[in-house]
Amino acid sequence: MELSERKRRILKAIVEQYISTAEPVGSKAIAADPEMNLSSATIRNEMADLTAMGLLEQPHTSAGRIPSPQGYRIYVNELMNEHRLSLEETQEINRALKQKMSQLDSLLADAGKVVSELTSYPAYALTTQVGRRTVQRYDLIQVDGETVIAVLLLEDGTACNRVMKFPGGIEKDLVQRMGTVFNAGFTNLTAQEIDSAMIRAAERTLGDEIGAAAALASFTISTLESGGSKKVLSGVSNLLTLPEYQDVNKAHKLMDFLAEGKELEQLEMPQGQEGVQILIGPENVAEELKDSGVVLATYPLGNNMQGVIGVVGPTRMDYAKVAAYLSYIAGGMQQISQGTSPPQLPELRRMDDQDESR
Amino acid sequence: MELSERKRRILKAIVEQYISTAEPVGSKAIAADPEMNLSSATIRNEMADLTAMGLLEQPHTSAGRIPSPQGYRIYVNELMNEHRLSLEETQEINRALKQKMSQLDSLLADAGKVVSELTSYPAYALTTQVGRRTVQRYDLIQVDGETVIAVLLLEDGTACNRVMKFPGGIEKDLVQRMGTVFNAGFTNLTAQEIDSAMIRAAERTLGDEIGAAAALASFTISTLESGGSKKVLSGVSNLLTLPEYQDVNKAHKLMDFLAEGKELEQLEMPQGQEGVQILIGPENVAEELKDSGVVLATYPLGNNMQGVIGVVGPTRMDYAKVAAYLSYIAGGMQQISQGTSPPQLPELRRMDDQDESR
DNA sequence: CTTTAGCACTCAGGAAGTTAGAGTGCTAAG
DNA sequence: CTTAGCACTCTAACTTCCTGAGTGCTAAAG
Repeated sequence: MELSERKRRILKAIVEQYISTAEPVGSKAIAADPEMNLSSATIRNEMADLTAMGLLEQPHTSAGRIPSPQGYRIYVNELMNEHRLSLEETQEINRALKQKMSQLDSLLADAGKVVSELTSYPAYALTTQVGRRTVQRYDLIQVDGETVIAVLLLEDGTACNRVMKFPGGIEKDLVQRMGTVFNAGFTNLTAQEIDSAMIRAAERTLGDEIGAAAALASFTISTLESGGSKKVLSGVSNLLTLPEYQDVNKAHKLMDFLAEGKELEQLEMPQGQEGVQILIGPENVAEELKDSGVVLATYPLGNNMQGVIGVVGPTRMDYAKVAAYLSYIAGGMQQISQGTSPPQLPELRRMDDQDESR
Repeated sequence: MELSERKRRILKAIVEQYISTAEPVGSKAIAADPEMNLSSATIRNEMADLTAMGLLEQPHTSAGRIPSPQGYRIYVNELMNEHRLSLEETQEINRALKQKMSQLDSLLADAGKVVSELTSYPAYALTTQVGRRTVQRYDLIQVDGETVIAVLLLEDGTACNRVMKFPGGIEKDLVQRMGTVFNAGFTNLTAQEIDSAMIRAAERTLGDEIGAAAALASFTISTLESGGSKKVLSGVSNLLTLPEYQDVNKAHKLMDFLAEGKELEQLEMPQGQEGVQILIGPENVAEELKDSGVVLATYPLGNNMQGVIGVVGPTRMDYAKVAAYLSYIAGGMQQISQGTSPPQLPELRRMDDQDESR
């Protein structure tokens, strides 16, 4: 069946009403809208059609309708008007971000917090690495007879360090030669490419009896493997205010899943694409999210890295608004991460607010 | 009124039963215990006394009794037998810890996770700094014409680094002299002791026109200020399994409070003391914790730092067990943080388990 | 003087029954 | 094609009732 213009208008109205009330919506409520010059009976007929088409669902016979995941999908793809951030909104975001963002380290955590505060949904932020992760250069600083600080400059421009102690003492000469050997042999390699044969070879070359080379190699591998990727989750407790999670069990399951952090890895999957992604209900891979909605934005972050920032909420979520927030903040993050330290958050695509879809 | 031996035994039995069932306990249940050679009527009389003394409470007339906070306090101080970790328990902890603990960085997070998993209560872990935090030594690594990595070795033996970019280029000579100046003038100072006059003086001495000294100084200050102190919270969602938090609102409030992290700062307060602290209900400073129980353990951590690891749960909490876990793990943390890298967790004070207070 | 059995009383919480109202689908008229 | 009207359905909320756990008191027994 074709989706007539009228059906589309009705579907849109239903979705929006349901988004704001979380209650099944009936024909009367829609007919009450002055925009909709139709009687409830007509609407009822249309609603019956929409239900037959699988875009609406009926919890039970004598209840109103709620949108099915497909219904949401159509809404998101075709019906939803983009939520334009109002001046107040951009200002609020800017204020919140500026206040918090001091350094790139805590950027993620802060962004997540801001998002979850603004949307009142749990938010997560993470970085993933897109390309190879390798050491570009080793520097070994000898602090005293027993202590060496290893500094690894990675390909993406970040540096990692580790203080290594050698209780039996370590010779200056060994440290120096080790630097040479590692810079020659262990740079531009991924963690997988470093194998134990190489390490043993280095040990032999160095005449290393105290495991210094092994320690350095293991530090290298763990650094490369751990991948600068970080995860942050905030605002999970917001779930408890939502009517759909009044059931403690449901809430518990979802929270556990989120805290576990596994989904984060799954959620970064729609890779390559940039911009905002919306995943509705069963569109999610993870079982636990099958009746939740996820909105996420990805953005390029420095070298080889990609940032993801996302929001998890009930299927009934104000996708338009959340998507707008996310894309705005993702844009800001990108700029901050590329620019120099002082965060100058621009007034990105701010517009006058015309329709307030709350 | 004196607390007779019999009253003490009854109080103990009530607390323990309540701990495990979360239901008010009646006289019959206590009388059923073969250890207790008394009829329910006698117990009732004693219970009436204990209630009069403020050690028990009655939710309503026809319900059993639950311990009041004072009742718990007496239990914890005088009646509770120390929970000795069984061989299985220590082994389980050791396994969990060993598996996770790779580096001191993630030590906190992992310890918190382990604790919350073992106890099924939310756990937090944090470090606070006790004494001065200063830089012991600066090393500047020049990577290329524009890039310098600054490595700060702190007094507590940890190192921090930052990659600094100078788009206009920076001279080798300046980098070298800057190292000298900073090592001479900026070591052994706390963040407060570094003031802008010093920085300007350094800039003059160096003839620094590109803000290199300022950048390094600001990195220093932020490093010192941020204080290695970190906070980690895990297992909050465990709350939702507990009968006392079936009420979504209660759970929400507490979770919010915990996520906020403010209490962490308050909870570290019983400073100076080491070992395990137990805070019952109203004994907590924070309003939100007035009907929760908190068990926390502090331990010295490297130089100038103190670690705190704690558990938050309902007032009815198995204090004996939780305290045992915490003190064991705190001991382990201390050892790991002092020892060298490979975590060799000893079988600390392991004993045969005689009484299983679950 | 302490312990215990017995008994009347209280009260929360669950089960069953009832009601109100929101919403539907269908039919027939405009 | 739209709409008014109506009979029907079904949930959610509110009663009411009942059960059982637990108490406090009294009086008898040790």
